[in-house]
Amino acid sequence: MKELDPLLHSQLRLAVMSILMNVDEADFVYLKEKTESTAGNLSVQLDKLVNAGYITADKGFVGKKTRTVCRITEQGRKAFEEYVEALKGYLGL
Amino acid sequence: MKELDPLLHSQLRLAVMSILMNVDEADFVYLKEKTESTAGNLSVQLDKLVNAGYITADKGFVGKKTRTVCRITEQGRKAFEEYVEALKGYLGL
DNA sequence: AAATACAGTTTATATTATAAACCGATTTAT
DNA sequence: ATAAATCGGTTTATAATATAAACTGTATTT
Repeated sequence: MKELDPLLHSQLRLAVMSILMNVDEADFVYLKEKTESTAGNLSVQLDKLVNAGYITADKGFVGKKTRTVCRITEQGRKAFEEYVEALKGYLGL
Repeated sequence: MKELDPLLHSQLRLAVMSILMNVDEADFVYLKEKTESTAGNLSVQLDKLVNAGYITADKGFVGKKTRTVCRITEQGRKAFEEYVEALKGYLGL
């Protein structure tokens, strides 16, 4: 039984990574809506993913509003794929 | 994105459930070896699964040694299957 | 009979997740 | 013009969780 990357083994962070695996980029507001999370929780979990090097979060502007755009990194993609492989061992897939 | 049953979304509890899905019964010592967990941690997590009605843990004797035998319940089996389905939504399977 | 080991349980601690409270800027209402 | 609400977040406090260390009782070995 392989280790499950604790950074990915969290509902919210996994949801974020799952979205970013399939969507070239996604902003904070979109991730918040899709994951149905609170802003605070999302902010904290995004930070952890950024710190792990799994995603990037770039703050910019659209008109006068701030906008944080997230993208998955190559490292993040790899970690996600390894996590899926590890999980399969548990789920019998 | 479906909720992930928090009782199953824990590495050790998931490992235990995974084993019990495939093995008519398993005792404490076996689960401890297979999951490479400490006795204390395993004891706590088994309790939670018992309390949730996902497994049974029956204490008996083999000769003079105590032996705790665990089995998955119908409810546990169903919860596990639902968890797998929910996860698939995240993993893209 | 003292020490060691076995099969766990209880309790204390470290980590994690989560939401509440906050912040600065902008827009809306009065 | 200014007070009040809104947007897009961040920081911080708290609740929940996981984990291991310390303990218990019985049995075996020395």
